[in-house]
Amino acid sequence: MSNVRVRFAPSPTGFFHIGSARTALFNWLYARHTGGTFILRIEDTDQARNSEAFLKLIYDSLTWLGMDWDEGPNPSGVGERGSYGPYRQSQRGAIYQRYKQQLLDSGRAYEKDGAVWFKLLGERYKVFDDHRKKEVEKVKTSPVVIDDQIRGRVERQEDEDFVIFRSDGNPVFHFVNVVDDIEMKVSHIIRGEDHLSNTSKHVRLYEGFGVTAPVFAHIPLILKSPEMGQGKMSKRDKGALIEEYQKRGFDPQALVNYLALLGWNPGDDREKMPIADIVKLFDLPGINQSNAKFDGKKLEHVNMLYTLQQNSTQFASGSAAYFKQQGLETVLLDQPYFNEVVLLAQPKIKAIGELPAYTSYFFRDPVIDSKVKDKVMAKGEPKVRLAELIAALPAMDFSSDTAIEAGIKSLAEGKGLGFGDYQAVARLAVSGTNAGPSITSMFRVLGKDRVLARLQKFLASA
RNA sequence: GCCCCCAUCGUCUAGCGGCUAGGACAGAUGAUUCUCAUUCAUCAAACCGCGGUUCGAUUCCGCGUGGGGGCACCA
Repeated sequence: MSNVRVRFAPSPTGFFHIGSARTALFNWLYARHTGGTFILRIEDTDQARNSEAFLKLIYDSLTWLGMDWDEGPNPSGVGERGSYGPYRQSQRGAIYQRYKQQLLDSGRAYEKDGAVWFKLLGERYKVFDDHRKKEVEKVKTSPVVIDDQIRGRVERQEDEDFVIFRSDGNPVFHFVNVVDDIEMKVSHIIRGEDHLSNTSKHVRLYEGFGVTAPVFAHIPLILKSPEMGQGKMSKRDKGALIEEYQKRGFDPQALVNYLALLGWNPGDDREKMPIADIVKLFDLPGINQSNAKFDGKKLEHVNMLYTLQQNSTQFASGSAAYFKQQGLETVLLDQPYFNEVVLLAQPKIKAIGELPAYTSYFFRDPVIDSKVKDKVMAKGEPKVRLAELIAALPAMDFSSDTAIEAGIKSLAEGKGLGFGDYQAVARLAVSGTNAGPSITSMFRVLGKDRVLARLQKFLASA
């Protein structure tokens, strides 16, 4: 195992979204690529906004996406693993106190207005800040130089003392973040670019503790797609929540694959890649510097590729799990029938979540789409064709697709017509719509009795 | 307002001084198919602007513009 230690440090204050997942993923990939350690640390210091439900969501989402962590709370939420715990900040109060005291003792921190401030070294002067509309004390300091693995050399001036413990006694983010990273021996900090400006504070804190700062790598942000508007993607945007893709029956591997490609690429034209290949090729220097806009269409496409690739056993069991999750377990009563149905749909859909709607007429009477009906009934003599089909059906061989096809074809030829003359209206009568699997396999799976009944019912009401 | 980051088709991107600027998604057209979807062809689509550096800039530098982020006793 290498010395690389990276961490993902979410706050359980909201839904788990795409941006967080991507940050987690890059950390996870780097850990797995280097044979290092992936740490999950929960930043739950914000008592007011924390919730156990959101905490569970973090564990579940990471697990669903296949990102396992080496240290941190157990996925069950009970107990934890790793020797640098506790891994929840709410339980690390004593450590923060110790580090605060160290700073106080060394003169690098002081109390003012009931809060504890970190003290910058340098000449002090006062200036009016017209953004905050008040006079502030500034400090002349040498610029902080950050040697970022992705951004290169970044220089930033840190010129104001800042609070590390609020007057309510709670430590602030910058402080706990640095302390934990020191304590947990984090070697590389891979996080969103929105933290780049904060990094100068963090570097000063490392210096204050007399510790060498870890390697920084600030990854580009995920922005809204043009249709969604401007700015970075937030939990409120459509498609931003991991949960949504679970609900839509996406393959987590597809989501991970797509996310990996947002800001990184293997260096060639490959896009659909097994996770093992991504792990092998992933590295910090390969990460892009510019922000990427989220494209739900491309994600769907990638997911379709993964859906297509699943073998029938995988697809059927994945589908069954999905129906169960959606509270539609009644369709599973006849398992062999269910399997036949979903396998018919597999090559037609982009995500398993489309199945319930796409296959509904296999499990109950079809709902006739009136628009489609108007179109179909306007062409040729559909009612006559239907009647002919009903008459011919009882004698037809339903044992295979080819047998059914032959049956309909011979009927058509007998009347001097084509297969297509029966197809549209039969499809409408049986499924209620104009899109779906081939009419022959639809007939075969439904069975002759059901098909006949539906054709008759439709003709009677047409 | 101040500070930081970024800039190739609508989108994700390849390119790391000399290319007909490549691929993918989305879009258009055609073929295939019993419908739909797939698949397969074909098409359309980009180097933000201006100055430098150089024999030569998409590529290096500066400025401008544009986009993004940060400036709290939030995380």
